[in-house]
Amino acid sequence: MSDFDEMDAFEGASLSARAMAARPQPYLDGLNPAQRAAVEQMDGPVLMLAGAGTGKTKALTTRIVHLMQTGRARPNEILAVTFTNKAAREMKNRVGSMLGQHVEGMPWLGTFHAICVKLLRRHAELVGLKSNFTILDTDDQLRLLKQLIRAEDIDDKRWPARMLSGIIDAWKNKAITPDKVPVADAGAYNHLGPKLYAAYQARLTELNATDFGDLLLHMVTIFQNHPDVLEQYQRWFKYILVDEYQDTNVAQYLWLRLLAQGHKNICCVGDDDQSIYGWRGAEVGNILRFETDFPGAHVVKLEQNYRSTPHILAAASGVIAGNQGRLGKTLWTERDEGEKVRLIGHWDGEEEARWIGDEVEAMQRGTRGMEPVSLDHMAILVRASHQMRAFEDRFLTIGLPYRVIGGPRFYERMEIRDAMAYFRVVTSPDDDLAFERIVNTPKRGLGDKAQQKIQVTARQHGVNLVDGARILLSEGGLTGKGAAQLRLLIDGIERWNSKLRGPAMPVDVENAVLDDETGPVRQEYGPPEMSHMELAEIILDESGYTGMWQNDKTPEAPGRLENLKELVKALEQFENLQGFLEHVSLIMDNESDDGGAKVSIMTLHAAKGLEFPAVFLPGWEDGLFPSQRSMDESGIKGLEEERRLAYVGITRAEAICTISFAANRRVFGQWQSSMPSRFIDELPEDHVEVLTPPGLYGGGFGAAGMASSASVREQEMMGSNLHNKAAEANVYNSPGWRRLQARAGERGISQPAESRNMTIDMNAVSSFMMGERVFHQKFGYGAIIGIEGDKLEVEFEKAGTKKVVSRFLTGCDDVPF
DNA sequence: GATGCTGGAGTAAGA
DNA sequence: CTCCAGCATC
Repeated sequence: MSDFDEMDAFEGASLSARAMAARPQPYLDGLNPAQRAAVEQMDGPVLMLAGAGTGKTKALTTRIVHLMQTGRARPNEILAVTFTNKAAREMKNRVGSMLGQHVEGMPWLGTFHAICVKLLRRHAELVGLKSNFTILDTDDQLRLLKQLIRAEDIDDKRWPARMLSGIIDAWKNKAITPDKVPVADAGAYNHLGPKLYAAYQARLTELNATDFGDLLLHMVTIFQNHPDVLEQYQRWFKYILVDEYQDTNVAQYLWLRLLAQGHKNICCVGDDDQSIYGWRGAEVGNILRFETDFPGAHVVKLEQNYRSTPHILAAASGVIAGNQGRLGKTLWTERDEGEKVRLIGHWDGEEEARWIGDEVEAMQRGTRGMEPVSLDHMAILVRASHQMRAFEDRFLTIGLPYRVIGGPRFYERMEIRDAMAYFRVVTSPDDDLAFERIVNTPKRGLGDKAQQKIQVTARQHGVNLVDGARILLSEGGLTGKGAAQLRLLIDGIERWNSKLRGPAMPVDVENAVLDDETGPVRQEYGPPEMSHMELAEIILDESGYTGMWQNDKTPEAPGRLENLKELVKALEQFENLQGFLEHVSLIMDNESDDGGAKVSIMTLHAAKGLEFPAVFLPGWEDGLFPSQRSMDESGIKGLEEERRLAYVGITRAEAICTISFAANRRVFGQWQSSMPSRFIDELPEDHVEVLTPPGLYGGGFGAAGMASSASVREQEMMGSNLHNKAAEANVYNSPGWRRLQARAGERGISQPAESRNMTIDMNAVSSFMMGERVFHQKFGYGAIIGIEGDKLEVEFEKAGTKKVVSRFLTGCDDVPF
């Protein structure tokens, strides 16, 4: 970047901008040359190809700061999009701390969805919505689809609603509106896909609602059909930045391209090697095509890695080299060599879990002269979530603290969605789906029949369900307990709704409040009588919802009440209920940690963007990883995405990366043996150390000959017969492997596992007595009330009565916790 | 209207 | 094997 360019920019710039530009730029000092280039190349399209661990967030945030400090753009003229709220939050924080002062926030830094909501609220009428539209979650979406499917009289066994929702989502990801469904897709969902899609969209409009896909789709439609609107934003957004560009789908791409055609200052950051979301519509093609899409683009490659050791990088590079059509990067590092990637094979999945558990504990203590590693710094990354169970079981048994990342999100939990449905009904009584959700929760004696009556009445009068219910009651169409309960609910909704606002005030144009963006706003109501938190509590209490869980005796109930409390607490950060509903997903990442150090368990997908000193990658077996389904459905493309997943996994590790596989695994209750993953063959031998599995003497899995036939296999092994070809692949000719095979013969394939800790198990069984006080890692303290072999029935103080395998229990006198 | 049983399905996950 | 959803029963 030359000084001339900056001078040019000054010519037309305001005094204040020039004053800003005169500031020193210490924030540039910490950048390496590539990062610096990516920051200083401000004009025109820029593709920042940022390999794993190369400091892309640093470059991205510095670029934002630089744009502001040089006076190129004010904070509100910069559009910066991310995929996750977490990424958006981090970027916001880093920009803030880099500036070291209060910047008036960046209103256009956020996720695609958050930004689109903001835009769509302003222009909703252009797609037939009102600006207070609601956003349906997946659950609502499915219920709505089911209603439509039922109307078509379709066998929803053969044609599940999930399938239809998947099809519609895919269309929306490609920015296909109902009138533009391609002929090739006409047969989708028993030839009714297109019709139902249209019906679904129509119904959404009636409900004044959108789903997540609509947020983008509607904005693309608006931009395409209303050039004046588009132009306004093209002018406004002087600079555009996009994080994780390789994850964008067609709709997002179109949206960005339309906006970028104004100033053409778009900077996309991404890594084609980390594109792992093809199955939800991401198009790697977007990043591969960047230079064609945006002529004159500058491409900057960030290749210096600050995270991992050379061995780890080499292993990752070796694997990813198997993919075709990459943009191509070579990661390098100044770090010391460190340990080779460790590879170990196990007899079965349980042994794998046991070994990893031991290894985690060893590392925690500090082993082989190495510094102890905190549990917080270790992670187990699996391909499929069901793999987690083996680890949870094992860690529970040995009392190793762990956390599972990426379980059901807080706001997806039943009680949270129920509570929010109450808030939705109160804030917008038109929200029929929310009403359906809560009308009989808690139980009010309003079953299918009663609910149908409400539906019919509402439809006859052309009103929403709340009003429909009111009319039904006044007509006496409902009797008995149900009627009384419904009355209470309806009155409640009306009462709560009235408390949203303060008393009505005479409209007084003189006293109009001025809003910078939208002009004078008439203030029609005084301040509310109570805070929205109080109101929320009142709604939950008076509706009987809190009471429902207080009376619930299942072990989950206390937790749910706890969650509700958290929900109300979270309201504090918002001005009102409506604001909260809009942003609820933004603050609700599930994090309730008791603070102790824990080893993390998560899927490879959830691990993207994270890093850990020590990483375990279990389950590297063909069929599991790479996933058979992925290969069956998407062929070579699927396999390449799996390979990128392997790359993502390895590059999460800073110092120690341990890959493992098991010869046998229980799949849906059946024992199944499988081959080590083909990706193992692709690991460069020089950077791998093969460990000896416990119970096997000798050299283990002879790494010799690894990384040989990978590409040959790739072409011929897409089918499911791959396991027949065991002999050709190196690893399996090793003495260690043959020994494993021999052992398989001895024990009979029907029931592997068992044996090893048998003595311990026997002790455990015999050591428990009726009435004994015991402790369980998950359920807490309790007393034994039944014994059946090694399965014990325990009455837990908090968790109720449960059957538990004896080895998950400890006697309280023996082991202090 | 709640409870219990049967049968079918079973990648990954964001807003 | 395990978790749902949908259905039949009390």
